[in-house]
Amino acid sequence: MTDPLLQDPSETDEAQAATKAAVFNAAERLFALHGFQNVSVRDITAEAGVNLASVNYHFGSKDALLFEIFRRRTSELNRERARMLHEAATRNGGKPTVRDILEAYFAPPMRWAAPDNDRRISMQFIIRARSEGTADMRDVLRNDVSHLERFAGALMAARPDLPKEDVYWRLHFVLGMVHNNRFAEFDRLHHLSGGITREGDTDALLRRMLDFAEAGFTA
Amino acid sequence: MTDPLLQDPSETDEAQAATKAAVFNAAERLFALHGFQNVSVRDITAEAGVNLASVNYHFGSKDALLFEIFRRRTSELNRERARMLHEAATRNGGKPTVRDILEAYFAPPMRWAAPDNDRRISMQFIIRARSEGTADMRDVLRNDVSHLERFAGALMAARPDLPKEDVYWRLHFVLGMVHNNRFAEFDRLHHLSGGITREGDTDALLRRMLDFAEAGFTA
DNA sequence: GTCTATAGATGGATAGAC
DNA sequence: GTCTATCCATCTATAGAC
Repeated sequence: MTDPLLQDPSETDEAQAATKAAVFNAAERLFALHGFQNVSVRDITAEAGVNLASVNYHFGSKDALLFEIFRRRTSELNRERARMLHEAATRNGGKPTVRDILEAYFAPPMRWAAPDNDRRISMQFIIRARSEGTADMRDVLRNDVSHLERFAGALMAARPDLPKEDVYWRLHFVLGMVHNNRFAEFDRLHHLSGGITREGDTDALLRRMLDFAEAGFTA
Repeated sequence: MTDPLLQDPSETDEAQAATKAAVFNAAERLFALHGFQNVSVRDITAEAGVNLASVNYHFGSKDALLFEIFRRRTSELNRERARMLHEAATRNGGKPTVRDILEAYFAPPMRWAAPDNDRRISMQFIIRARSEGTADMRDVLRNDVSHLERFAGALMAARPDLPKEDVYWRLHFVLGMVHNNRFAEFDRLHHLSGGITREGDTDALLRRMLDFAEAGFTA
């Protein structure tokens, strides 16, 4: 019975998958909290309670582990956005309004980042990937614009009177609004405003963002 | 004559200052191009053509050198903004319009980042400091909001009808627009738009940004 | 003051036992 | 497959010669 070959193979598989998942989650958490360069493979394996070699065995290298977390989380997030855009299109006979399109882009990351959401860590990881990411990640961010193409196309359909160049630039400004929703920036704003800005009220913030961006698009 | 004590002291001082400046400029350039963590003290001293110990001799440590570059460049940039805001106030009898206030905030970094401007490297350094900065820099960014207070106050004076909370949030959105003007984001937009967005036309981009932000403030 | 040589510490990756 | 022990590269910082 101690011969591994006689054991139920699913037990081994499960144990293996559990180790891999433990590494994945510990890495995501530590990277999100402390930054990519400030977390070592030793930190990750210690947090996950596995041995030092696990990262290389299951993922190949530290960078490959980072990249796998990045790919999974960004595709999950963009899938949510695509679904919301699709739903808005269905509601409006295939032609959603500018506000509905913007909401499909804004709402998922804000939902993830809400104080009580267990996706909050994943959101922080994605935010870090934008600025601290490896060359691999930056290449993906630069070249993989397929999810943005749907939004750009929808905006052009909603505002056929606008030159395409204008739509792209306004989309760029809107992306800046989203990317600036980092914890450090909220802290800074809180400090500047003497504490009257409450970023924890996700619904109110979403409404403010939509008001501002919609006005910019309407001009 | 070979006794250093008999030389003109200004010669020694000048040579010292030249070495320090060479280290400063080489460091700023390399950090801006390749990121803070990807540049070693060896890279800097090799680029500057000085010996390895110079960084520690003149600045104390690698982090202290980084911090000194950061402080000098951010204070120069914010001084330009403050001057533009002051000039706008003078032109309008102490009460500049929303658009003038926004222009005073937008124009200096865009001028620095223009393709033919020799401040372009400094601008890229500042942009990196926002995301890759050490704990020291992030503390400064978080707590030193004095230059933003002038802008927030001017906006409230220009729009006394708006609740202060609204002004702070809209200022936050505007800051996001500015922070998103990174080279990587321009590349991404260029790729998305099939090349019709020309970020090199600084004047046109500034006008677009002002149109969008002013509309968001007017709503 | 400048420079070389090196200390001292850290981290990614891997060989080899079990 | 798991884990320990270790290799090897890299980096900052500094001591000490000149």
